[in-house]
Amino acid sequence: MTKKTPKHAYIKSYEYIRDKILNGELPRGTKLTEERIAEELGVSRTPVREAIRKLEQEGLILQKKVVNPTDSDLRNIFQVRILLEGYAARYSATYMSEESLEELWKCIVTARTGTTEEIMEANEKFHNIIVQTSNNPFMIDIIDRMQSIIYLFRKTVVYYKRPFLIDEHEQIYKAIYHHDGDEAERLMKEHLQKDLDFCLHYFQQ
Amino acid sequence: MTKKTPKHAYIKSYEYIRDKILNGELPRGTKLTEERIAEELGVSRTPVREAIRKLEQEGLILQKKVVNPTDSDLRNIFQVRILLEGYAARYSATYMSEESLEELWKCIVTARTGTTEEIMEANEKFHNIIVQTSNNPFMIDIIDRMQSIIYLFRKTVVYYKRPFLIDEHEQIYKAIYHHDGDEAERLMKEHLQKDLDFCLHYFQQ
DNA sequence: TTTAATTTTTTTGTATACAAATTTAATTAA
DNA sequence: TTAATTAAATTTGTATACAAAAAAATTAAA
Repeated sequence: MTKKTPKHAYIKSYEYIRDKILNGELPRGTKLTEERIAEELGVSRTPVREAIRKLEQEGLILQKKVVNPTDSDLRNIFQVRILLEGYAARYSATYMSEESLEELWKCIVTARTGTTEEIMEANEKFHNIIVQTSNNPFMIDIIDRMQSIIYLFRKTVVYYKRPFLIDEHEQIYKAIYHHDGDEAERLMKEHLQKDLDFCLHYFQQ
Repeated sequence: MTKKTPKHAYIKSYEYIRDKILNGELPRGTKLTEERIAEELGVSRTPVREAIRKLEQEGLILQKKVVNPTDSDLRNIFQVRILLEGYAARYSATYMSEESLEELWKCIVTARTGTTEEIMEANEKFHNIIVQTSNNPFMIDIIDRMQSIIYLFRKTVVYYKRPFLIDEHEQIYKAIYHHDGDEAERLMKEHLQKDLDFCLHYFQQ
């Protein structure tokens, strides 16, 4: 019965635009105008403007247009992700709690048996648990900001069923389980590099 | 005839607030109100509001208040900086141009002989050249966003004359000069770690 | 035809108004 | 006194209006 109505118009606008970009309804390169979106949402331009600014900061909108990342952009974004998540994986090997470890394992099980939508979620959660374990809100925030763009790639990886995706997750899990930080970092970096290579292959649509 | 508005009001507002925070005129913890700043600047609330949002994204303002970072915040921010600049240093050892290398050396010379203000600049430039060499706009952007906060610390390091600051720069320079990526990364990480330790010591104001 | 200059339309940036929410101050009850 | 309530004030979020700037369409000149 409780409908999750965002309290503020600018949050509503933000989520509306973001979701339209992420699910492809607003194709890359589309020019956004405050007026039109405001009309669609039945709000004024003021909150829409704020939402667009936020999306610009997140890199999903560039000069009023939906981003259209080049291969080089993808490589650059992943380079950062590899550094940060690699560190988080190493850190996790020492500091991850029992509960998180169990959660991590559940992600692997779900990803093996679930629907595409469940795999998407499990995949996201797997990485999230590790990132959260870094216990560095500043780092978490940076990765959060990348999340929207990362989502665009995760979709590719899951939808086109990249081979060994879950096997790699399992290997990472084991390294963390055995408190082997070096190995966890190495495997995570390798894993993300493969994601990147796979995406680059499929990204010339 | 051109108007007396060379810039946009929201840019003017952004720079005004940022500078006031960075030079200490707005002490940490100060609550900012859109109205007052708008009045001070002789503009309306609309552009001020936009500026504050941007500063919030950059981490200089948190919940309408000037940030007041804790020790733990400093550690977290530096952890990210160490990762990214460490990578950039390693990369620089292979890819830095002759011109940049010369510029880098100039920074060291200036820092040895210059005024405090010149040392500040040379210090900033030294790190900037290395970051730019990473040739990753995405990474550069993240470090840029941290720049305002980093500035707060750089001031501490230079003002209180942290020992061996420039010697460490010289060591890093040499490692890059000799294309020793491993060493460049190691030294850069060590260098930033010392900056952090020093700041933590002086930061109980 | 293309190119340049012009007008028209759209879109943005800013100011302003006002209600809702929040904070602060004042008042009352314990 | 302190705690709880209420009233006043400040501050925020949003809508709206309008001028400046940018983009698109039109016309004139090559």
